[in-house]
Amino acid sequence: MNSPKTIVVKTDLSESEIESVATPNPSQSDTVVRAAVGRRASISKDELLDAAMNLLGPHRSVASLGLREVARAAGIAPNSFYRHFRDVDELAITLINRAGSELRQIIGEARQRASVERSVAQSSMEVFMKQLQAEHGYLQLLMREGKVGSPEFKQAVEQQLCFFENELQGDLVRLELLQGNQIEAPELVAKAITRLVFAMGASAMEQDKKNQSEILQQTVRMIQMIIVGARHINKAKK
Amino acid sequence: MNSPKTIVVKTDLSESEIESVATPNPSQSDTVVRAAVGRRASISKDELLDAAMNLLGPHRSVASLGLREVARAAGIAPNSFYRHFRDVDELAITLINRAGSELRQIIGEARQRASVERSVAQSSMEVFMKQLQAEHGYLQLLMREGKVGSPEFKQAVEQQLCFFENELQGDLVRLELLQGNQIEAPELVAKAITRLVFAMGASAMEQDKKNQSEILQQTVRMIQMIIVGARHINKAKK
DNA sequence: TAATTTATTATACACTTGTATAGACAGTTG
DNA sequence: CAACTGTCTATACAAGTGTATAATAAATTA
Repeated sequence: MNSPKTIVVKTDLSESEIESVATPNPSQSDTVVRAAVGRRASISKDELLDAAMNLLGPHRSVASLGLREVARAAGIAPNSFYRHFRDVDELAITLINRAGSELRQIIGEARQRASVERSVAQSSMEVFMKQLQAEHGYLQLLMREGKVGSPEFKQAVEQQLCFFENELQGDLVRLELLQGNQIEAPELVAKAITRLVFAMGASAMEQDKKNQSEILQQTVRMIQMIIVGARHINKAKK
Repeated sequence: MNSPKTIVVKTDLSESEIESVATPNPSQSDTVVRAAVGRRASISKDELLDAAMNLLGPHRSVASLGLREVARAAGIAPNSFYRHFRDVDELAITLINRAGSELRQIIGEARQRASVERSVAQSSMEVFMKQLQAEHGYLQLLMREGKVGSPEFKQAVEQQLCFFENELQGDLVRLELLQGNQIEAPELVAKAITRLVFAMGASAMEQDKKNQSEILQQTVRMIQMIIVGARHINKAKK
């Protein structure tokens, strides 16, 4: 262990100064002032994803995340980032996919509990709006990133939306059959509802709760219009 | 052109090297007659806005524009930017509003030419899709910026969407009355159509033309569902 | 125990960004 | 003419960015 401790002229001050301060090592005793050098407890991908998630807000897109910034928030050195993701873009896509799958799971469970007599529109929107106000922000993430960022981002979001559409379509035909109805082009109906709900949800995102519930009711009526329309178009065809 | 050419020690190389090359003495335009005393602006706000517009693409949000970047693209010194806008944010909002008003004008003219026998859905979507493929990119801008950026951005976009909704609502009730129909909650119908069209348009943005026309047809059918649904809900009420 | 591997680190570099300061030029006005 | 005024430019600086390199400490293996 021979570290000759060479004298270095630091011309790049901001790094060690700021970043060692910004790394307030948990469980820090008096004797160990600086446990920053050397290997720390290994950090997992999920911690990195969580750190990135916390940086995002309603006004912050994943496209604007910086590598150093995320690393700083996670309490690791900038370069350690590369051990987990090649890019911030790779992290961003992982984030989008995680948000999508978590959401589908949440909504799926909620839908299973939803009974038959409640309309698809009502129950879907209730779950949706509950998620809108949830603190984890998965839904906000998905609604935000669909229209900006690299093609990969958008494609990732688009795929998650398709998953939603498919599940909704399944519920839709099942419930309509149960009521003895039959709707025209259920895949179109599902797509229209999904897109509409996401669009309305996005514009509800930064309203207060009162306006949000108003938007909720508006959206429910819109969905009813779509479904009623699809039923009648189907009838008219026969 | 007889600058004394004082000798300077340049320690900040990148600036003058790169940026002086990118500053080929902008052509003095006499377009602006601003009554203000002193030197006339050698560059107009509009040129700055155009430069910013050119920097934006389908994958580039106004929120990511940098002051220096825009100035560079416009051929002016970074600091000159401040003479025209306080912020890049101010420029961005100006851009959003300009895009909205230009678009409304274009679509308004097209709608006036649209005859009665063509459905609202069809004619609206045709204009919309034509704009989607237009090179100026106003529509893309509006569709992109609704969900990212500062609250001011979103509000600006939201307002432009409201303008669209109002105009559409006007056309809607007029045409339905002409056909002897009456629809339920025309403001809701207009809102639903607007949001749906923008959402579908956004997802069509980066598809090839074949898929775009497919999305166009899908969207038309969705709009028909909404309108038919609104008619029948209205009838059922009576 | 000693060697090797692996995750993490500090440092450095070249670059960009926003902005502060001061000076240069072109019109307007006295 | 000179003085003033508003616009634009060059330069500089502090801060931030992504990434390359080499060092270091813990974990694993021989």
